Amino acid sequence: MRMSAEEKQRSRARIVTSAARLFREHGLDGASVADVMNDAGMTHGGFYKHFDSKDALIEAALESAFNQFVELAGGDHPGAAMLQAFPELLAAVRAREGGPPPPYASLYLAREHVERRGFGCPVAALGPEISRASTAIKRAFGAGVRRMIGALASTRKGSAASRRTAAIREFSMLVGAMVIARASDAELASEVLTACGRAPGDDDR
Amino acid sequence: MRMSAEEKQRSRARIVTSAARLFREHGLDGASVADVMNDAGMTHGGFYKHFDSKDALIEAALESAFNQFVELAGGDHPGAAMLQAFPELLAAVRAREGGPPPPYASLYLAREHVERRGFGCPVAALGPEISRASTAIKRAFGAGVRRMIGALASTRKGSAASRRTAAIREFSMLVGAMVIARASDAELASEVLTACGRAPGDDDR
DNA sequence: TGTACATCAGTGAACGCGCGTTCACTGATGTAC
DNA sequence: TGTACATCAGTGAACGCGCGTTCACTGATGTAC
Repeated sequence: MRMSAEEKQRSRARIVTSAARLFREHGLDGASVADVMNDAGMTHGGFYKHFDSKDALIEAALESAFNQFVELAGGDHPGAAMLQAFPELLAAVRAREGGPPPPYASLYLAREHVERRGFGCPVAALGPEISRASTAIKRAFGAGVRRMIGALASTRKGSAASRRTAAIREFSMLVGAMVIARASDAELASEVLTACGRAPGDDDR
Repeated sequence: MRMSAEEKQRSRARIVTSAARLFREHGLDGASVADVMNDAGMTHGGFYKHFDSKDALIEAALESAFNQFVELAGGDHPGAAMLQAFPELLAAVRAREGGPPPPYASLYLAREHVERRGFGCPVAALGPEISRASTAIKRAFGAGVRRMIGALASTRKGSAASRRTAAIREFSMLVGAMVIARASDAELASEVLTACGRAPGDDDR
């Protein structure tokens, strides 16, 4: 039965939201069109009323994932989006009461982020798979990475160039640490998260 | 027709070598058992005379990939394995004649490494996929990461703990930079490789 | 050392399965008058 | 505003395909005597 235009738009939004989570959780190959449609509360047949192909969905899902994960509102703490995604973290920060919110690196490297891939950084969750994907998908991904780097650079001091370089180095380390922590046993994961979160000679100046 | 025991051993080695490259190039899902067997010069039916399952092959391939990529011989330059894997790089270093070989970071972040995944770092090529794999595979992966960190730590000065922490931070940054560079457009890739290879405030002390 | 037989590495066809995608159908929505 | 008809979002079955795995078969290798 035909749905109203408004309803169709809501369906599409549900599909993209489900895809953004499932792709990060199970990988681009690991989450099927049927999985995504089921998660969105529909059967898989209707998918092609919304997207031309799975690739088109991946593109939309990546944009959505970056929108959710990157800090958008200028002026806010750059970890605000992460705190929203991980309520346990937000509660812990609120419980401290007073004092500045923790630096971005320690939010990024939190246990919650290791464990809940579906709401976390798209780069750490999907990076290597993206490098094998289509040009359009890589373009969407590159745009997201630029936004992450821009948001991180805005929290630093110094010249524009040095802030950007420092942001790139920090973001690279965070992504690598998360990738390693997720792919290793618990002991090594702990060591890596600690070493990169608050080491002597810390990059977080 | 039955092959000699020696021949069987050689077949197995060819399968593992092909798998180590193809998995890094196309991902664990992207390279099929048939692809690997073809690459090793056989048909896919014989695969199960060598391995119980694709998972068992992945485990063996990971170990082989780390063996190839990690520096093994103590005392050698820690980039020696990379120079062997990328003959163009080796030629460039030899052409300079004299002077110490370049630091590990600038070898790791070389264009050759970005482009030739099949001979490069298993962590940057497969990290996120490993985190979804079996415990046995994660164990093999963790062992490889420890060897990488150990090799990098041995090139540093200071206390054992501080060398290890610095090695973990450097390795995390290298892995993240490679993941980002491969998944982005050429312009962003260049910027990331440069920023992480030799930035002001460089970690390579 | 020579013979007879059991073993088994590799082949090629086949299996069940899940995938992305297509399609006929339904019936509420949107639109023309 | 009311009626008649075209549109189309979502359903559920079906498609061809490639996957991991199995299996009957072949004939050289390994072994028992």
